[in-house]
Amino acid sequence: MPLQQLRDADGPMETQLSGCGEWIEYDKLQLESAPINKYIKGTILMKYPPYELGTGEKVMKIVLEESTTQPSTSNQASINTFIFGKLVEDCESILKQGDTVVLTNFQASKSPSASKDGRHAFQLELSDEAGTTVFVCCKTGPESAAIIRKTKVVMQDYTYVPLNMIKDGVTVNVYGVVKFFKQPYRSKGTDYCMTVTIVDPTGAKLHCVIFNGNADHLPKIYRTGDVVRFHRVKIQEFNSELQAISAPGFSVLTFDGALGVPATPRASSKSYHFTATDLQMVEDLRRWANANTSTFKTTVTLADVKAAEYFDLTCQLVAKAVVDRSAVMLKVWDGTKCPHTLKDVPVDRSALEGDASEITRLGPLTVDVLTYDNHTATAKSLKPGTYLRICNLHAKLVVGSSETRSGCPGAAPKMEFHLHGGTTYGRGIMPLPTDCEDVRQLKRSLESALSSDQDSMEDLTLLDVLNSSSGPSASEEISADCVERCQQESKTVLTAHQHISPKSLGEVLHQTAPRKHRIRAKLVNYEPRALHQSVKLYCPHCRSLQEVPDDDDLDTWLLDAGRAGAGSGSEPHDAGWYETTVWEQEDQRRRQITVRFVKTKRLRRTPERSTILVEGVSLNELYQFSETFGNIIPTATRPDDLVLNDLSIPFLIQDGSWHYGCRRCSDPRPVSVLQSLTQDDRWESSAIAKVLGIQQLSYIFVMKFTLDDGSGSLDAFLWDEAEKFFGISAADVMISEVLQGKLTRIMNTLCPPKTSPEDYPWLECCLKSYYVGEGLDQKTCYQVFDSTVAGLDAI
DNA sequence: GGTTAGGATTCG
Repeated sequence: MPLQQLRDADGPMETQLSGCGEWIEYDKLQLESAPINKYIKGTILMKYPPYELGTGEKVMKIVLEESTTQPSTSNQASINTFIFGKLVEDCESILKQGDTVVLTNFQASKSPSASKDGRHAFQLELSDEAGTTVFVCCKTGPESAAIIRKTKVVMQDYTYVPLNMIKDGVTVNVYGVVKFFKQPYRSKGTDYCMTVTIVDPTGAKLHCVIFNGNADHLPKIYRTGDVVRFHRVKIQEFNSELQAISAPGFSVLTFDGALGVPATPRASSKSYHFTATDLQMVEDLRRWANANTSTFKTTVTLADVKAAEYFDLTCQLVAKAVVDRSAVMLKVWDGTKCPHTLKDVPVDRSALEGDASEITRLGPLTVDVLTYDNHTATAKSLKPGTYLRICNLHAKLVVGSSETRSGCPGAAPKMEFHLHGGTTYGRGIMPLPTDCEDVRQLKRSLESALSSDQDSMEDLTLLDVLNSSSGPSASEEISADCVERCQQESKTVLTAHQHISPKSLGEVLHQTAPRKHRIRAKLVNYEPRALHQSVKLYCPHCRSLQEVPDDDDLDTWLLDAGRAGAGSGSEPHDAGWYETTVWEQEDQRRRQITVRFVKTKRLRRTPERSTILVEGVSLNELYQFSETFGNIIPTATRPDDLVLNDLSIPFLIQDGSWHYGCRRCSDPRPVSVLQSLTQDDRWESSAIAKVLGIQQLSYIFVMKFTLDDGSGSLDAFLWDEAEKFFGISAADVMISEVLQGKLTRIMNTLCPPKTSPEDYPWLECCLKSYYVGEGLDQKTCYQVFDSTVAGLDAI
């Protein structure tokens, strides 16, 4: 019997099919002239009306799908099947869409339509002559009904209207390619909203407005060119154009628009139907869209961004910092080097949230993006490491910023990246999932940037240079030849090595390191331009460098520390070695301030010789105390102990100087260990640090000088000998306005503002060259040494 | 089942 019905009740299907040969999967099919003595399974995806061949023989086409439970992502998953002759009559009446059938003794032939319909390369032919048997599996349980119903809904109810056939007032299903979209944003009503414009090969365009209370149910569109399938959008007229609005029951599938990547749907709901027909539709739209690339935006990387351009950047977040109420800075990279001179957003490193070593390592490849207004909330919520698409980023070329005006006139304009407020042109920040195609591509770019030799990292950062283990060492004997006249005219002079003959920077650049050179050049630029940023905290133990915390941060940290202590539950009390005073501070944030006066052996307790332990104070109060008391140690109360605060807060303010500890190298001990010092008359900061287990940080200058003598240009660092160079201590400049003024005057002398570079003064100085890094990553760096500013006293 | 929005550059 050519058509048989199998029932669950008759035992397992495999048993009933014994003698039919082995089961064969669609992708294992081979062309054979004889009927294939194996059985094949499938669900009837489509059933077409029978028709007659010219011979009078009846033919009926059905489409089988290998599986009904998984969304089909392979075009091999559905196969055209033709039933010939007498078998057609039986099959027409019994087979229904959604039925599962088993076929034996069928023939496989090449499918002439495979390239068009995307189905299996073969088609199946069933006939009495071939000895085909068609088994229909009639499951009796609810599962069968569900399969049939589901399949029917998919196949019968979902028709898709071409965009040029859209009519006012109807609810329709449509497919299209995303031409424009705005990321989801909260509407003024109850829902999230998204606007999407789609196009299709008919040339028509449809503006769609999609609402949903759950942002996750909106289309997951990552870029223009994505393919979308909308179910149930209502067409209506607005501004004499038709537009689509999400209607009740709206659902959406989104697909990457690239050719050749898996058509994996990004769904708006947990359950969705996706069939071979859908796959076909997606592939057709992809092909069409990719053949008309002019309609879509091309990808722009940092390497090819043009001035004044608005572009979409796919990147990874390295760090972020809140700049002010309306702006958040995102430090991002995409693995390519931006060729423009970049404007760094001046943000204290302590305000930067992100892995410090990553920030340093990737520094030369990162750009600072300023995000404003409505985007700051998104920006604040992002975690470093997140992959992002920043849409409609403005590459703004700034010619005359205040910085360049006061610095080097005629200096190269700098590029800034702004994400302006608003959502026009689809402006926004979009976190991308790690499994999407764009992120895969981005990761490849990031990896290749990291693995390629560090030549792409053209500019090693200060930390790299200063932390390099191969410190400078020089080894060259040079003949004596003093050019007195040069020295006299120079704004900086040598403190030694006057016998070395000067070299041009061109020569210096061609020599291997390490070496010592005497050079004469102009200071054409220096960094940081904000001079207070040139003072850093340096750990002589681990050689790490960090920014000096700024006042706003310190204030916040202090008050946070105070609040944390207030919750400890223990009441302040006197101890053998200190007396405690507590009072309430009645400002906006009602606080309890605790001051513990340390008793010393000698009772000459003038305030300037006293040590106090303070808790719950604001930065302002700390400043006020520091004007009166010699030693101030900010503390925090723990249930069992009095302890130091987190080391982002100074552990000691002595005679107005703020002393910080290294977080990495310190092992803070309870404050009670200070009792061991109460015998001493004078508490030295080093002694205090030692008993408290603190590795003190030193204040140092770190500056980068760009030197040019016409024959060449190089960057040289000034740091460990900077105090000698300026005749000013870095720690002192922190607390003396007079010295800050002097430093500014010195720099204005060496690199005068509002002056053309031709008129800059000459500087005479010693440079050491040295290598940083290893192997292919090795890079030559330069450092200023044994040099000082001429006529320091007069400046 | 009813609103929202309805693409259209830039203060920084």
